[in-house]
Amino acid sequence: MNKLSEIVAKIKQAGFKQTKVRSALLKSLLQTRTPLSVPELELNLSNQGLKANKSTLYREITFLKEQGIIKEIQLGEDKKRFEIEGETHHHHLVCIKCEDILDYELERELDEEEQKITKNTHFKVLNHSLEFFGLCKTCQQV
Amino acid sequence: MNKLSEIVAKIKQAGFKQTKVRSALLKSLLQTRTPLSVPELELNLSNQGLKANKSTLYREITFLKEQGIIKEIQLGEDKKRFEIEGETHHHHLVCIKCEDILDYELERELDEEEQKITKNTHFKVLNHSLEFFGLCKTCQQV
DNA sequence: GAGCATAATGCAACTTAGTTGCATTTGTCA
DNA sequence: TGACAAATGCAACTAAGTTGCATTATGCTC
Repeated sequence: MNKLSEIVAKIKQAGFKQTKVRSALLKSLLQTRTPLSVPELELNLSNQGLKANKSTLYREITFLKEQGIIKEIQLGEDKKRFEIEGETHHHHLVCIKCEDILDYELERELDEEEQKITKNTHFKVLNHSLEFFGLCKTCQQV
Repeated sequence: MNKLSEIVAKIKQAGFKQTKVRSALLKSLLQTRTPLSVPELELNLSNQGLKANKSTLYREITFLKEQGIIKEIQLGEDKKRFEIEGETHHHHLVCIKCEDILDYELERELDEEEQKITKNTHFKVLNHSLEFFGLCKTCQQV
């Protein structure tokens, strides 16, 4: 009844297979507190003794995105990060010193602003990315 | 009295030189309507007959960032874009179809939200990135 | 205008993220 | 258990971005 088995069930229902790499990636992404990049995921699996080829990893990530299971985020780095697509919409607080990443739910989401944009410019907003950069509690003290 | 000469003056005042590449980059960035990537800038200069080495371009971009003359933005692509650092803070509306990029100033900026973040989590926000993705006026009609 | 210090440049070799075609292997279901 | 499609590995590739080092250009002073 855990999340992993639910996701795997969904994947099978859609006609796709359960594989070692797929399960291991999902496990990593379910356990982590911060979004992970492909190189990080590769290292994770490798530490568990599962050496997966990087083409496989990138193809798998593409697949999981297509299935709506994971979400891609960009934090101003040279690589992308991925996290499990949750029920609730959240943003990230990125510490520019220790590089830790925290989740944050806005008290007021941006729907109102998006409606204003459409009204003002006729641009139809489908989604947005909003990330905050600064210093986490710990790094402020030094 | 134009912007370019003001910027060049500022650079000279700081003890740096006026060079062909530097001027051409600034000209490109001042004239464009959308933020530009390094490969795009390279092409721009090349079209004007100025073949600059890419190390030079990347170093120059780094320099202009350090001087606070340009600003780096990430639009979920595999490369970064740059724009002249203006007086007013704005965001971008990115069309997912034609890839056009429009500037947009929020009616209400996010300062209030940032204060709430600090109150709620003790994370000190220094800046943020907010971009909207969707369909521009033209691309909605097709 | 010549000389000088240092900023700027070019070059080549490199790193890292990400992609692609193709042959082989593995998972699932009948 | 066999068949078929999905998944994988491999190797070769692209594209953005970086680095050390030798050379060149700029701007200042005399």
